[in-house]
Amino acid sequence: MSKMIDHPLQGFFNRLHLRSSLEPHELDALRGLPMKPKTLPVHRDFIRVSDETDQSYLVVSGVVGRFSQMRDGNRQITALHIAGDMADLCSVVFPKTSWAFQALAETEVLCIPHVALRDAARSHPGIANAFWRDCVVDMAIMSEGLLTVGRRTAEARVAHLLCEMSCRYRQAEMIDHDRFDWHLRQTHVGDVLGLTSVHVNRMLRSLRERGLATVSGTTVTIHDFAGLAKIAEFDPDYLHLRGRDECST
Amino acid sequence: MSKMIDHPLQGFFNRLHLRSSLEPHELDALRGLPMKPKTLPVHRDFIRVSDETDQSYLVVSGVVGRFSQMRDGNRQITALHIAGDMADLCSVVFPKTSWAFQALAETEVLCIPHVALRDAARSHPGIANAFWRDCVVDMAIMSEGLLTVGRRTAEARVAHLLCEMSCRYRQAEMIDHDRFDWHLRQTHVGDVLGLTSVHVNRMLRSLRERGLATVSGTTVTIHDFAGLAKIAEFDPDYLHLRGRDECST
DNA sequence: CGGGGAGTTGAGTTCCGTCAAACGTTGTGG
DNA sequence: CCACAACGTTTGACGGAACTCAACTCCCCG
Repeated sequence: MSKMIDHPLQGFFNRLHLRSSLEPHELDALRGLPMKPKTLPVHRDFIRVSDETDQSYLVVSGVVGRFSQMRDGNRQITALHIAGDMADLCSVVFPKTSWAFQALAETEVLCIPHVALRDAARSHPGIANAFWRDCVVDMAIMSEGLLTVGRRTAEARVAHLLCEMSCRYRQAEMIDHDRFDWHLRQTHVGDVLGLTSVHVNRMLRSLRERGLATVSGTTVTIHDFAGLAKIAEFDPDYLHLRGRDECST
Repeated sequence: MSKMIDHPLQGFFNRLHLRSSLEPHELDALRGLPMKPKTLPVHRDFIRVSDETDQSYLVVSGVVGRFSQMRDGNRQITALHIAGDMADLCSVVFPKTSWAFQALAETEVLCIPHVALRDAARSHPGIANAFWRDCVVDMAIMSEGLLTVGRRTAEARVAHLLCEMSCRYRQAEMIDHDRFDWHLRQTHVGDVLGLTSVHVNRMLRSLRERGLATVSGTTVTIHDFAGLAKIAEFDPDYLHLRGRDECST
């Protein structure tokens, strides 16, 4: 169920390439980027709000979440990054982040200095474009998240998240038939969806009882993608994973 | 209460320049961009979901909203663009939009072809950078919106929106002491904040009765910015309007 | 003067949050 | 190998914030 080992960067390349066309020499430039492997501490911010960062983090395995937080400790997760995603790519242009990051499970990343990324973008317009596009996809996902939290019912929110993650894991080739690894606690799911973990639990039970999906421990099984997509009003277009990477378990 | 007439682009330049440093020749390149004035139809999508666009829209006056929609007609506004903002700048890199746009009031824009923007970005790395940054600020605003909708109470949501818009209008120099033009119906406010217009109304009353702010017809008056900011837990950092553009009416 | 659209207000309902307890499961140490 | 502590999940009872529905007012414009 875990793949993506060929070249640790391969997933990221695939994703960029899927959405932008890069010249061979641009791909080479990307491959030449300096990067340092690192294992992130679980459930501890490795970037805090208002930190000045000088590197971005390419996720190799695991999950990274982007957090905003209220004073009372209530949190909102505004992005989930899985293998092949570049966490905090935006900080290349805005080193002073306005959000925090933490790993939600055992995760390994490659640290890439901003200087290198900036240089690559500066000398290869195609790369600048690809990076920019990557950010825009991030935006599209967040925008859909806003619709979810603002206008979907609790059950539809959970269903939507399962659909989205299933598509993203599929694109990363980390899905096995109808199941994939799931690293999120129910609290995290609540933090993504603007719900409490208690209510997430109830909604998961409801989805299970309707025979749509089962989330147990560390794996998700999608029994009926179409059914999930229906109650979630899920349409994968916003993920920009067009082409053969269909989304229809 | 309406300013920003010197050069219609001036507001946009200011904003870009505030956040990125542009060389004189890059500023010239921006000034040389071809642009066509246009008055947008009110309350009708001028970009629909899945449209292929070939231009972006620099707002000169009025307000433009970015919409997502559910099948039952429930809508979520995921961005508000005021004078000096470039609406749909992201579509430069992703012409097939996954959101709709409409003017929420009488608004005038300048249409700028994507080709021109793309050329400018390609030949001037500084411009590419500035555009990318602009998108990232958009993201930061949306991310804060996600926190708002996911974790703030209804009253705090309304207060937060008032704080944010007050800061943005201040930066655009379209605020007069403590009041600014307000083009949004209560339904729109609800669509931004994930509330119903009825409840928005109640919260506005509450803010009025507490002596914090008054929204009447087409103007907002902020009586007590600090008080609003307090209940909203508003911190303007995410708007990236640092420097002398303080936010403390 | 009259009609339409937005804003305002109240009454009743619902969805989701809160609180609290019980139930697994994992890991640690005796 | 068992005990138990720690943590996450599961479930129930209850309360409250926000939604729904519906009536009414206000204001603008013809």
